[in-house]
Amino acid sequence: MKYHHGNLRSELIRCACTLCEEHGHDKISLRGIAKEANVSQTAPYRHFETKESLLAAVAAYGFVEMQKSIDEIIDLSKTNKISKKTLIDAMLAYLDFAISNNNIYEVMFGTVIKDFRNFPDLHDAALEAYSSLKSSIKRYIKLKNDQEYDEKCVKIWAFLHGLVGLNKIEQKLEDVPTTDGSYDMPIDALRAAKNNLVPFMNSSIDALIKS
Amino acid sequence: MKYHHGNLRSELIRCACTLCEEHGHDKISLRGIAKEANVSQTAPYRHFETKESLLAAVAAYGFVEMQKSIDEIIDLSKTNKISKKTLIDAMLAYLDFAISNNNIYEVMFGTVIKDFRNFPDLHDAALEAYSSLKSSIKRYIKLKNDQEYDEKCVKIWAFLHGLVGLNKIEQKLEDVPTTDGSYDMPIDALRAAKNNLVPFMNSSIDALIKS
DNA sequence: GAATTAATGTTTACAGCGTAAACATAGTAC
DNA sequence: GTACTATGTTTACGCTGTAAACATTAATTC
Repeated sequence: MKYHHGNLRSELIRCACTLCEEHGHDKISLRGIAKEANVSQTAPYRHFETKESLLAAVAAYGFVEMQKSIDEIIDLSKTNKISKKTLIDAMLAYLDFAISNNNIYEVMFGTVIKDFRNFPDLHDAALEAYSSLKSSIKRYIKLKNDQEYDEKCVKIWAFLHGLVGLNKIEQKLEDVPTTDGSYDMPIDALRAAKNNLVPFMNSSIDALIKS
Repeated sequence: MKYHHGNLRSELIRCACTLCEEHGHDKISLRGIAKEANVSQTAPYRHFETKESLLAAVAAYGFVEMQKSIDEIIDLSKTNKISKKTLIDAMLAYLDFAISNNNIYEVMFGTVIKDFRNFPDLHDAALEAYSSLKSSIKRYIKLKNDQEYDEKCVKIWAFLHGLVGLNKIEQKLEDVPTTDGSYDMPIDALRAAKNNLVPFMNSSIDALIKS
């Protein structure tokens, strides 16, 4: 075992991502991450000022990966128009990333990192992810000006982000009979939406873009 | 000072809400709450099994208050139709609650409470809040069946919840020149939406209900 | 190439945390 | 009044983030 690890910084990020996705950001410790990377419990401090800044790296990784999964669908090499199906697929890719990387998504959008301004890499990654979302709208429909693209983009982003949040709520309420013995309607409604996600998204996204 | 407090349970919830809203749920400790209530650091354990269960009471309080602020607008004493303006006002009340009680909202919808099933009061409060949201749609527009109301309600709830999330993101990204020296578009777009919230909501909500 | 310095590791230490266990006091039921 | 229960306090434990002092290796300077 070498004294110097050689690539500890990226190894720590990797371990942090793994442990975070497995146990949730609030259940992981710097010490646990250090142990996973086979270094002493204070070794991370040579690469990250605080736990928050390590988690900021996790969040930045998340934004990059999320953007990738959108870009794959809209095919960055081209700039031509995309079909409605492709647009919806890109939005579904967003949801898919958010749900299969639930705990990392939480770090990206939750309260863990208080100010992105302290972490320029994260700041940039977040903006570029937004920019991918916007590109996909730009290539789907012709609008008056950039401001209008931003408005639609914010609407759609909010909708997507909200769906992710409700999906989490659904899991917390799941399958409990209410006090009167019947089952809960919001759960059924959320489940119905998930089971028919494509038409659900189709109508919503289109409505928001044209609103 | 009496040995027995008399009403410690509700006092703890009150202190927890205050401290939570002031500092954020991840910055408050059971010990701090106990100190705020002028009791020993383990006194809360006579009323709450864990810190999580005290925070569950905070969340339940949040859902009740949120519902109240919606109900005030749609006037529970009546069951007649409401105007579009009233509907939008109810949605704005949701946003207003979420933003002025940001940290409590975080407890309600974040990862702090892992399973609502363990806290029946919270579970019920959450469902009743949803039910208020749904009532407001029911009284605004006539739809085919209950399932359809649920579908629209989920769409609108997601949209509102998403806006709250983006509002938080905006605060984290605020006013940073990007690497090329220009300012960030999503921020401007989010700010524009906030500055013209009524028309922004008007178009979005209507589009979602009719989608 | 030897000496110095910077980078990156380890060990030790500390205060704050959630909470378990043992004990103290006050209110309630008989 | 005596026993019991509810509700408080004190003490203690292991875990946490992180500061400080020290060790080892890599890079830089002469």
